[in-house]
Amino acid sequence: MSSPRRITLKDLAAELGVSTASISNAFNRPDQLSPKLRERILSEARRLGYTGPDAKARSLRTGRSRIIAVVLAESLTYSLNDAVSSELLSGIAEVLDAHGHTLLLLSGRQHASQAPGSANMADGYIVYGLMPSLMLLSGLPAQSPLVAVDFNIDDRPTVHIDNEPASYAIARHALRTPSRRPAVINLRLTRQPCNGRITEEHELLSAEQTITRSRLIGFHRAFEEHGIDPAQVPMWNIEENTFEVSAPVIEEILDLPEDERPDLLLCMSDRIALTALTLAERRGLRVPQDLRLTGFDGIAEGQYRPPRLTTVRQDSVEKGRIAAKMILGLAPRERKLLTTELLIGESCP
Amino acid sequence: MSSPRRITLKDLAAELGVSTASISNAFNRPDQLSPKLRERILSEARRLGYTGPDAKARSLRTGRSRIIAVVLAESLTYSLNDAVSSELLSGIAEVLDAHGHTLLLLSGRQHASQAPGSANMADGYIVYGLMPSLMLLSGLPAQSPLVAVDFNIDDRPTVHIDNEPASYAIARHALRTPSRRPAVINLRLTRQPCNGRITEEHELLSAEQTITRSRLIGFHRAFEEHGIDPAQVPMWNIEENTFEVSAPVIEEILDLPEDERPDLLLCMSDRIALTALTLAERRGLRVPQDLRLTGFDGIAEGQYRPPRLTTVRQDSVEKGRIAAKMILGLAPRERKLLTTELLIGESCP
DNA sequence: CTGAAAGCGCTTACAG
DNA sequence: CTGAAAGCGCTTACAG
Repeated sequence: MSSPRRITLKDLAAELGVSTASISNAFNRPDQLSPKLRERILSEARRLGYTGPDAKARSLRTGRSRIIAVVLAESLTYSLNDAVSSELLSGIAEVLDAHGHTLLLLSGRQHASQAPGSANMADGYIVYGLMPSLMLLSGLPAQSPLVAVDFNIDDRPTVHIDNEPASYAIARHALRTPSRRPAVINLRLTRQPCNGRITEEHELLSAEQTITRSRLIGFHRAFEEHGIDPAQVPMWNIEENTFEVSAPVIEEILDLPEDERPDLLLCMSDRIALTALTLAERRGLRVPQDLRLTGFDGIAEGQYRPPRLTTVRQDSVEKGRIAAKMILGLAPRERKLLTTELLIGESCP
Repeated sequence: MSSPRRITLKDLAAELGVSTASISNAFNRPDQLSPKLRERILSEARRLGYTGPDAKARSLRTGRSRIIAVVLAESLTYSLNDAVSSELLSGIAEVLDAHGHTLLLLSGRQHASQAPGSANMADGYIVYGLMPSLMLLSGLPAQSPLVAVDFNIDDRPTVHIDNEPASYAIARHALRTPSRRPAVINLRLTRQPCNGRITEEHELLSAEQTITRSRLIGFHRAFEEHGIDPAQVPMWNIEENTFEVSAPVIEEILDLPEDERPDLLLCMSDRIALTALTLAERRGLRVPQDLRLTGFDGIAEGQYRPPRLTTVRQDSVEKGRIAAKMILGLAPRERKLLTTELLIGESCP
């Protein structure tokens, strides 16, 4: 209550009449001093309210902070509420936790404009999501380990899933039941923001820049195999993977006259597919009789209630675990590709 | 590529023939040097690959890290995937972001056993959830600001919602339609873990220790008003607010013979109510005709598809925002009470 | 507007 | 097993 300032390791050493090295060793290297001395130090420390070496000083001295930063392309708000990215984060957190590290969340968006922040305190960086600005990356200490998840960045280590084959597989499954008017709902596929129908005007991002493009390529391969010209398949784009942002686009699709309205919607995410499901049901459309739907991700919410989504299940938790292990040097720093699983629900039997 | 080590502020000063103070000022206090010199420093820094002052050194020197830690009672994995706590986190993140701070996630569980970690690096602590061990709290620097959310800790500032009146209100609404066999599904209410029916053997936590108890008190008040003896209302308890953990308990309830099976379930969370909804529908029970359900929280998932949950909506995002503002000194450090809203859905009209 | 110097609190070879 | 001493990279009064 009345302590004028926090007690330091040096104060404690003076108080006990031992060297600062012994205090430090008592907390960090028990084998470097006698158990008796260590016990005395620890109990005196408790008594005097010294809770251990200051992390700020230690990190400066040792050069390591035991903090790993996750740089999120989306806002923190979005990332924390989205099922897929929060699973990624929990996989990361699980591994960091188990190895005495903690997780610092950085938003890619805020980052660029930021005054010098705490970003360069981290021992390593996991960068998640599409197209982080180069500014952002150049702001990070060049020599720190960095792992990219779901996109490529130079020749850095990455963790990916098999987007193209997985999308091919789900589209092939869907097209086994003939579809007269298939359509695709993309996610962040266009260079310029577009929350609506994609036209020839729109420039699409490359497969290097976004996983969505790889997924579209898989869909197209399946279309061609079934004698459908991909260029004739209408496409829409969604700017953010939320109910709120995707709902108006989906309403636009469902508003089409019945002979133009798609009977099969291949969606780039479960969130989009679930939004389509909700809105279709509200209008009295039956899924799958009137409209078949596929998703991507395999989030729990899509599997709780019938009709369960036909989707591609990816293990985002494992993706996070692997990225964290790479950063900590517990897994080889390479380009890792995870496989996915086709999940067949009632939304597209 | 071949730089032997990272360039420091001192190196840069030597290179440019200016003092270290000017370099520091160029990055931190533009008004302390001429624009011309500042420009020269910044451009040389870029050229030599100096990305700005090292955060570890700065935080030691200034005593501030611009990091705020959130200490979560649950595991990080749970907290990141639960709708309510991730909303809280996003409210916190939003405010921190806007004020140049970053978010460090600490798990209360891991924390106690931890070797000296990076925990005491933070400038402040937001502690969320029930009954953190005292060990945990004593490990935090005593003089740092601390805000507790959803429980009380000594006379520290807190952010709460009006649990008792809100629960009273929803129970009163539910009991307007007569119920022959009401029941309550609690969450972490017992001192000893109990995932199943609560009997007289079980000791309940106090309202100081868990918000669940406050909610139960509200339910009981409504029961009494409707001439129902609270002691006659069967109660179950759930240990973790997830589908997996609550499902077996709910199956146990639904397995009861028809003349014992509750016709009204007052649940302590939407997650529990949604699990009950899913499992009831799987058995062909109709909600609300055969079984009425109420939740608590007002998460989005409960409102997407019919029957929407009758529930109490709490603004977890706002709770997070306020806690963050208190920590940053942008809001008075007091005991803040947020109000909630009764949401009437089809699960209990 | 600029520079010289102290010191934030610790850890770690190193010598004894 | 213990202690004296250097120094991690910065910021900030302070003097000029």
